[in-house]
Amino acid sequence: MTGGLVAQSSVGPRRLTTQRQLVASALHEAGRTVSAAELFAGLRGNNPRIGRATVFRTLDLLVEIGLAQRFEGDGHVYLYTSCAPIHHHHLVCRVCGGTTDIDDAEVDALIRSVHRRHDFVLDHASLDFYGTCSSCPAAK
Amino acid sequence: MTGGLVAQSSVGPRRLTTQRQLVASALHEAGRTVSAAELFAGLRGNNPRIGRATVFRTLDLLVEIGLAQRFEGDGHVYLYTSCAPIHHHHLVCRVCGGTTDIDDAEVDALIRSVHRRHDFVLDHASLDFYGTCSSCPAAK
DNA sequence: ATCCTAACTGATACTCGGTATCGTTAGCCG
DNA sequence: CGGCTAACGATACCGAGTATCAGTTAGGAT
Ligand SMILES: [Mn+2]
Ligand SMILES: [Mn+2]
Ligand SMILES: [Zn+2]
Ligand SMILES: [Zn+2]
Repeated sequence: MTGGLVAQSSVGPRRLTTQRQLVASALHEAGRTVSAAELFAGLRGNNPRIGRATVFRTLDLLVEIGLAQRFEGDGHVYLYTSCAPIHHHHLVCRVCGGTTDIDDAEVDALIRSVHRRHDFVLDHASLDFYGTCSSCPAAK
Repeated sequence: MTGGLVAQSSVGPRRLTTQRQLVASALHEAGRTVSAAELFAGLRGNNPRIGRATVFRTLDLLVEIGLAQRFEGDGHVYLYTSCAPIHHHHLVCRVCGGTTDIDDAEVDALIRSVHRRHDFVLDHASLDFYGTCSSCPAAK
C-alpha cells in the first residue's frame, strides 16, 4: 500500500524512507480524516525519533502523488485522508471525520451542466462535500 | 445594503457602528473575494482609525447574519464576499477572485441524489465550487 | 438633551498551524 | 563498501486569526 511512494516522476528520485512509511501507514490506519498534529502526536508516542516538519512534508508529498487528499477542517486546519490515486470525490463527515467516496458520474453531470451554463472550468480537486453521515447525530 | 446589520436576534442587540458600515461597504465595493488583510489595508489607507481585530470581527458577524460568505483561499486564508442573505451557491474563480451565483436547482438535484444514495446530510453552506472563470487564462 | 450601560473598539500580546533554515543522517546506485 | 544527495529533525520563524482589557460610543430610557 505504500509502494506508490517510489516515484516515477520527472522532478528527481524519491526515497522510500522509514518516516514516510510510518506517516503513510498511520494515515491509512486512521481510517478517517486526521490533522498533521494528530498524526505527529500518535507517531511520537511510538517512535520519539520523528520530526514535526517531516510529517507536514510527507503529507504534502502524499497529496502531490495522489495517495492522500487534503480537506479544510473546521478550526482552519488541514485534514488528510488516505486515498487511492484515482480521481474521485468524497463526502466528508464533519462530526466523525469519516469519508465516503462518491460515484463520479453524478458529480460529473453537475460539472458538465455548470460548464455548459457558465463557461467556468471547475477545479475537480476541490469538489468534495461536507455534512453529517448517517451514523452521527445530526449536528445543529 | 447595510441595514441588515440591525439585528433581531436573541443574543443581544447589535449596533450599527461606523466601523461596521465601513467594512461592509468596502467588502461590497470590492466586487470579488477578498481577505481580511486586504480589507484592513484598504480601510487603513483612508481612515487610520480602524483596528485589525474589528475587521476580523465584523467579517465574522457579516457571515453570521448572512450578508457575507466565507471561502477558503489558496494560501490557507479566509476569503470573503458580499452576498445577499438568501441561500445560494457560488462559482469562485481562483485566479481573479470573482464569484458567480449558481442556480440552486441544479445543485439541489445533486444534493437530493447524494442523500438518496448515501444517507448523508449535506451542509449546504459548504457547497461552493472553485475553478477558473471564462475571462481568466486557464491556470495550470 | 442628558444619562446610563452594555456593546463595541483598537492596541497589544498571544496562539498555533505551517514553513524556512541548516547541519546531520541515511536511502540508493554503482 | 563509498559517494552523492534526498531527506531528516531541531529550531527559529512567519502570519492568520484570537484573547484581553481599558477606553469609547451607540442607542434606549428618562
Ligand atoms: Mn477516497
Ligand atoms: Mn452570491
Ligand atoms: Zn460521521
Ligand atoms: Zn476569473
